[in-house]
Amino acid sequence: MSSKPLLICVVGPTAIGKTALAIALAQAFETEIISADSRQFFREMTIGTAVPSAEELAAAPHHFIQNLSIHDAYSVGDFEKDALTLLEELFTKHNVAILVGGSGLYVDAVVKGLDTFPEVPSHIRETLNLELEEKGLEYLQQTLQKEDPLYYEKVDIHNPHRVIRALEVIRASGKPYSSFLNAPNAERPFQTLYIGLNAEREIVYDRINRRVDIMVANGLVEEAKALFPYKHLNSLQTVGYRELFSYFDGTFELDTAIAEIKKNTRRFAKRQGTWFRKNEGIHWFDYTTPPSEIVNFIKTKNT
RNA sequence: GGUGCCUUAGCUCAGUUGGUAGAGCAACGGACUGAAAAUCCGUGUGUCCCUGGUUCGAUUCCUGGAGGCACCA
Repeated sequence: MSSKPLLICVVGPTAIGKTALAIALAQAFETEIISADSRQFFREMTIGTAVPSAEELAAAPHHFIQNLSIHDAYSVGDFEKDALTLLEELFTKHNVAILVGGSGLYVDAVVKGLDTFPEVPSHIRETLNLELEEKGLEYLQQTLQKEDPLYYEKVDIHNPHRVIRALEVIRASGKPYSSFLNAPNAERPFQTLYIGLNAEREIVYDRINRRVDIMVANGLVEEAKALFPYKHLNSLQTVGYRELFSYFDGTFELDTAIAEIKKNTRRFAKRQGTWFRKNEGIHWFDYTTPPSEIVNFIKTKNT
């Protein structure tokens, strides 16, 4: 056994069965689960985010599940900090912990770490969004070119989120965004093992389609209806809710909205695949693999 | 049964005065440092319904079929 404790990261596309595997692993290693899912944080959302059921939550201790309100401002940076704090505590009691989630950036934040950026007051981003609306993206691009030519060269210049993020850091700190980048990765007090679950695309898509139908049968429309007044919140820029908001405001028929949810979830799964594919450290398993086999694999890997 | 119109990408359609074709949506590939289930970038994937004929060359023109739609019976 290595001296450092082990963080097992369970990743893969949505609807593949990560929750069930994470619980099996947590039971096998007698430990706890950290969720790295950027939408399961919010307690007002249950059906549409496929939060673990009460039975699943009882089967192993979970963290960062429905611990926030949709009204809270929360970011990857906050998550990195919170998750590391919790891990430190978990590793005083356990040699192993489980990190499970489909949000690649959130997993990477815990495992690899983000650079340290200054706090940005929320009014700065609001101002920048206003400027985007009034003066256009081109104006923001030119501003970035002037204030941080280095980052201007490598940023995806057509992506307003990226441009605004850089500018807000610049305005908050008075320094170029690029001056905060490329700090050496933080040393982690644990080692990491990635377990990926996957299946042929057709199977993933079929599971997604079926799961959306189940969500609707379980009351997704009613859940979304209650959140309609808050549709502008960032936490509600979420597949399964946005499409229903378009039904409530008359843009879509209900059938169309449900079809759109399926389509957008499929696209989401595709993007997850793109993200995880470039991570060469992941050990991939077919979604039908018995958990006991994966447990054995981890034990041989970690001796 | 008669007349007219239609048949081109997965879908809805455009187009070629004859030189094997292009839009939207879908699909597919990719990027990603505090909005990430977000946001952004890239790619045309095709027996031009079939069959003969004319032509150097036919998806395009002509003959004959097939299927669809409309109107008249």
